[in-house]
Order: sequence, then structure tokens, then C-alpha cells
Amino acid sequence: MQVTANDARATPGRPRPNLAAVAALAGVSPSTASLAFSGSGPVSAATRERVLAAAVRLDYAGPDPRAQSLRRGRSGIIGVVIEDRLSDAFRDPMNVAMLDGLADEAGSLGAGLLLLTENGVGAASIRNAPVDAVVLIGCSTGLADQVAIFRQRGIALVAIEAEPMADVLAIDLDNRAASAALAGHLGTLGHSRIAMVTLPLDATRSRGPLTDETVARSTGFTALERIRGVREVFPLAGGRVAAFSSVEEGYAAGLALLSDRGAADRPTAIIAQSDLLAVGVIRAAEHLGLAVPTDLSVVGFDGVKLDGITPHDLTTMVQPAVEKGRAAGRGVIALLRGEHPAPVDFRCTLHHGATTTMPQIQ
Amino acid sequence: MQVTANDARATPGRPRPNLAAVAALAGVSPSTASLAFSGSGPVSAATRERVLAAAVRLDYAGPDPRAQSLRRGRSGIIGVVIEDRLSDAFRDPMNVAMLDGLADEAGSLGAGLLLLTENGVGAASIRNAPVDAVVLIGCSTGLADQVAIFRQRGIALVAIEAEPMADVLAIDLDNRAASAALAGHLGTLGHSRIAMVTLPLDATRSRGPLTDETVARSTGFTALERIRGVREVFPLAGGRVAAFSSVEEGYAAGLALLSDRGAADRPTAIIAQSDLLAVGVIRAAEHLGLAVPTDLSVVGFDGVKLDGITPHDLTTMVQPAVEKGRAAGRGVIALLRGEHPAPVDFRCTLHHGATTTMPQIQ
DNA sequence: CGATTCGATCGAATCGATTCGACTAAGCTA
DNA sequence: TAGCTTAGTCGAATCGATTCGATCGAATCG
Repeated sequence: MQVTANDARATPGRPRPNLAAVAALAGVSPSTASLAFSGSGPVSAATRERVLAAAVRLDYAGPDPRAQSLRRGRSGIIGVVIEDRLSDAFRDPMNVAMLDGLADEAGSLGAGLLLLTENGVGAASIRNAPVDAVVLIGCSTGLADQVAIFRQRGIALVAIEAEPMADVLAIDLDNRAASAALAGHLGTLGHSRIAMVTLPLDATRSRGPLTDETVARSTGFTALERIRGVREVFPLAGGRVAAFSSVEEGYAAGLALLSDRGAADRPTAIIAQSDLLAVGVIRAAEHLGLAVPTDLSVVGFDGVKLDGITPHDLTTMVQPAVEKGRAAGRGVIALLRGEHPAPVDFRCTLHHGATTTMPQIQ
Repeated sequence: MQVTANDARATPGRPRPNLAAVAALAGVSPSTASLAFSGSGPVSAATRERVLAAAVRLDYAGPDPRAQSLRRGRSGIIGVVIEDRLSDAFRDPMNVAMLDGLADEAGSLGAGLLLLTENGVGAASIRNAPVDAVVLIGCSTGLADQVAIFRQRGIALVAIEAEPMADVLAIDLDNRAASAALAGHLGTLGHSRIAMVTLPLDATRSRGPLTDETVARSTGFTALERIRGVREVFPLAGGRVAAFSSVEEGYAAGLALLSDRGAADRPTAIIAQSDLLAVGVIRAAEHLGLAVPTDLSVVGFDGVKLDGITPHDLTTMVQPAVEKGRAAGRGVIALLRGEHPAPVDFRCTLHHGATTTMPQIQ
């Protein structure tokens, strides 16, 4: 029971005053004091002054948000469910951009974002979090359980790029069509030996060849959709699965796809599921003495800024990541208002860079 | 007023049952029902069964977290104050790593992380957030106001790398000493024309030359400490201020420091305040035809993984970023227990890479 | 001048759970 | 069998604010 630094009112400090105490000191009823603070009712200027003065005297910090949220039935908090470790999720600039857009809209509502990771004890936090709504980000198809919990609690749900679910507002991207368009672009140029470098297919983030089995077991909605899109054009396209959306992973996958193969055996084009992966693939190609796009065409996905990361002007599908987050935020707001917002579908736009050309004649 | 998909019980849905309703259906008092749920009291197995069955019948989702947090005086939420836009803050891998460590410890407590940005309307959310504790990350020295608010609310405070403040648990890094050591390393090698590329000096994130004036106006604690450390060795060292910790910014700063100068005029070594900046500087040097380290020595800070980003083995100060977050988390836990945890000071370790050598004789 | 309205204030109920103290009945000891 | 313990249950107070309806005095209107 040390008494050192007992000025630290961190936790035990003397009990904070409440509105009733302020009201008592000001000589008014708690209800009047409440009105004076919230400004939602007729209060004479004189009483308001008195209440505010009393609050200052008592060092009252304003209404307790916990009590407010109980009374109002709203906490002003939006949950964000992220399946990964934060460091993994935030490694992908797209996720960060989405979160940024979401934070923007949430901020306009005066709401905060509560990060909910589902790993470990986090399950408890999903069950107990005082959230008004939840946005599912970069989530696998295997979160039916979580969704059920939230639904039972009567919490509004929004999912970004997820398998359609009942009672969940979908914010989607045309991953499939966009990937098909990229593949089509390469097909038009004359490519036929195509390989993919995909985003992780499940939460284990295991790196390796893209096999029918790994695809069948996959829970990564976005990655799957993009694979499907490519296979609409090249039904047999294979490739590698990356563990992260990063330059290093792209580099490793690129080496795996390009090393130890003759020109006749090697893919003439690689479709990477993210720009970072694409940059890695390009580095691998160049490391192996292959010129891009002469010896190898490479396309990416996302449309992130690559200045300073690569000198190439990458051909890629530009997606409105921040806008996805914004749309999710607006969806939340509408749901909380009791409206029935319509699902949103975003479109990618093809950026015609300089990393694709016709395949060399062999 | 469409009635489509009216199954969406998102918001308006019929009112959720409460514990009292469950108790009534089970034929017990609310207090007993509460005991049955929390398990913190003697309840016969039969009664517990009955209560649980009633809960299932009513589709009761468990105690309302809002009411719990009012009653208990704890919300199970830890606020994280980030000064920047999220997309800016998360661009720096150090911040993400810290957050990850923090999330880890918070998760073990069953707590969630609430992102609080102070820009815009966010001020409202700082004032109203139902948090038990707050961690200040990457914050400027100009947040006395926020700290005052939290203190008034009796909220436990932890700051990572911030100017010491009363009643705020400090988690610090030896930025100054580590920077001095880096500078000393270069000094020992024989360098004397040193330039710095610093992290942003304030929230405006303006790019430009490092002048006495910008330093004097700066609010960036970490950046300032690192500048001070370097100037312990090279009192007159100047340089450039970057707008972000990124490769592109480093590249731009590198060009500004190295272009249009003769070998006798140019710095022989550059101290970058982050590894990403250092990589950018190296790219700029190489773009200008200067070899690293022969023509220019470069050091970084942080110790991030750079595989795939640069082939160089960067000489840098490795900091325990995840551990900083963990320590902050443990500090929060201790404070909430009413303990008086001691401040923590982390040390960087010098990684001797291959980007420094003796300056060329002119 | 009496009736009416309006502005300001207050009382009491409410949000949903937790918890302390009290009570009951059953099991035990002497 | 009287007296005592104890497991199980319940009532009521409490956390801190909001809000509806009622009240009271003063100002306005016919």
C-alpha cells in the first residue's frame, strides 16, 4: 500500500463527481442540469450559468459516456472486424485506405472505430463490445458465427467484399469482372501462357503453388473472385499463392514461376493480385535477366502509388479503396438511422501502363 | 418506404429481450439470472439450466455491454490517440508494429482498441469516448489539452515517445542516444559533412529544408530527439524534413541534398530518421550516379525488414517497436489494476550493415 | 380582470445489469 | 429436538444520465 506519487489520479483517485452533484451545488434538479449541459430544452441563461459554474467548481468532466450510451441505447462506436493480426492487415495499403475512408465518415458522425480482431481471446471482445454497428473488412467466408452473434445482438452489419449474407449490407467490388478484363487485355495482346500470383487464400497465409486443392479449401473471397475472373479467360491458369500482399512475397513468387525454365516453358505474362506483388514479380524477372515487358508482361491490381518503389508504370486495375471505406461508413450511418440502404458495387478502372506488350515470337 | 428484405433486423427490429425477461420466463429473480450468467455466485445446477434455456427461447444474446460498463465502471476499451489521418499514421510500419503489440496485450485483457483521431469532429469523440485508458501514439508535444481532458475524466494515460507529462506513464525510446551513436559511428569513420533527413516535424507535414525556425516550431518529439542526438556530435548538421516516413519522401529529400553539388560540397553521409527514408536516399544517390557506400554513407533508423525493397544491408538502429506497444499494453493493465507501474525505457541496437564506410579522400 | 398560454423547472421513471444484505429451508451437530 | 451452518434465492439499491409529463409562476390576450 504505497503512497508514493499519490497525486496520480490515474485510477483510484477520489470518485469523480456526477451530474447530480453538480445539480445539487447549483441548486437545481438533475433534470435541469442535464438540460443545461445538452442544450436540448428550455433553460434560462442564468441557471445555465449557475450549472456550468458548479461544474467547473467540482471539476466535472461532462456526462459519463457509459451512462449516456445505456440511456440512449447507442454507444457511438463502430466495430471493425479484422481477421488478421493488425500488422498483417495493415501491411496492405488497400486495407489502410479503406479504414481511412471509414474513419472519415465515422468521424462525421462523431463515432469512433473499435478494432476487433477475432484471434485468441478476441472472441470475447466480439461478444462484449459495445458497438452500434460492425464493418467486416477483408474477411473470409468463414465468419458466419460472428455474423450470427452480431445479428442476435441487433447490431447493424456491413461487409466489404464478402460473400453475400442475409441482413448484411454489402459493399462490393467487381473483382471478377476486373480480373477478367485484365486477362482479356493480355489475351488480346496474344498471351496464352499466363500465371497468377494471388493474395493469401486463407487465414493460415501459407505460401505455395496454386492448386485445385488450395482453391477448394480457400476462404478468401476477394482472392477467389479474382482467380475466377482470370479463369473466365484462361480456364487453366495456374500460379502461386502469396502469404502477404508485399513486394517480398511477389519477388519470391516471381522467382518460383520464372526460374529454371526455358523461354518456351515460362509464362509470358503474370497477373498479380496486387500492385505490391506485381512490383515483386517485376524485380524477380529483372533479377533473372528478363526485361519487362519485352520478355514478360506483368499486371497488378489496386492502383496504389508506386513512385519511388518502382520506376515502371504498372498496368493495373485501379480500385477506389478509400471510397469503399466511405461507402461502408455511409451504409452504417443509414442503417443506424433505420433506413434500408442499397448495396454498393464499385468498379475498377484499367490503368494502361507500360508493363504489358505482345509476347515475343519464339 | 420499401418493405423489401424486411427481415433485416438491423436496427429497428423488435426490442431485444433483457435479463429481466429471461429471469421472468425462467421463473427466477433478475439477480439469480445474473448470477447464472456470470457464474459469480452460488446457483443450483437446475436453476442455471432453466435460465439458460429461457435465454435460448428468447434469443437473448447475453448481458448488454452498455449496462455492464455503467455498472462496473469499466468499458473494456482502450483508446488509442493518433494525431494523423490513419492512412498517414499506418504508412509507417513502426506505428503498425506498436499497435500490434498493444493489441496483443489488450486482447489478453479482453479489451478492444478504439481509434481516436483528433482531427475534425474527432475532438467530440475524444471527449465522449467510453474508454478505460488511453495510449498516446506518435503524438506531438501539443496535446496538453487532450491530456487534460482525459485526466479530468480520471482515465489512465500512457504515452509512447512523448515529452514527459505528469500522471502519464511514459514508454520511451533512447532516440537521442541512439542517434548520437549513429552520428558517432559516422564521425569515427571520418565523416564531417553530414546531412539529416528527418521525420515530419509537425502535423502539417510540410516538406522542406531543416532550418532553425522549423526546428523551433516543431512539435514532433521523436524527430526532435533524434535531431538533438545527431547534433550532440555534429552541432551544425542540417538537412531536409520529409513529409512522411516513406521511400518516395526519402528519394525526394535525397535528390534535394545531393543534386547540383560537386563532390567537395556534397554531404559524405546522410542520417535518415527512418529506414524507408534511408532507402529513398540510397535510390536518389544511385539515380545520381553515386555509389553507396563508396560515394555516400547512409544510415537509417527503425530496423524494419527491407527484403525485396532494397538489396542493400542498411546500417540502422533497430528499435523494439512491437515491444513498445506491448509495454504500453502492460502499463495500461497495471494502471487499471490501481498499481503504479514504472516508466519503461527501451534501447535501440546498432545494426552494422553495409551502407557506411570511410569518406573518399578528395 | 379572469382565462390562457408559454417558459422554466422539477419528479419520477427508465435504460439493463450487478451486488450486498437479508431471508428461507434444508442439513448438520450436540 | 434445539441450535447452527450453509447453499440457494430474492429484494432493493446502485451505476449516471435522459426524458416525459406535471407543475408553477408570469406574461399575454380577450
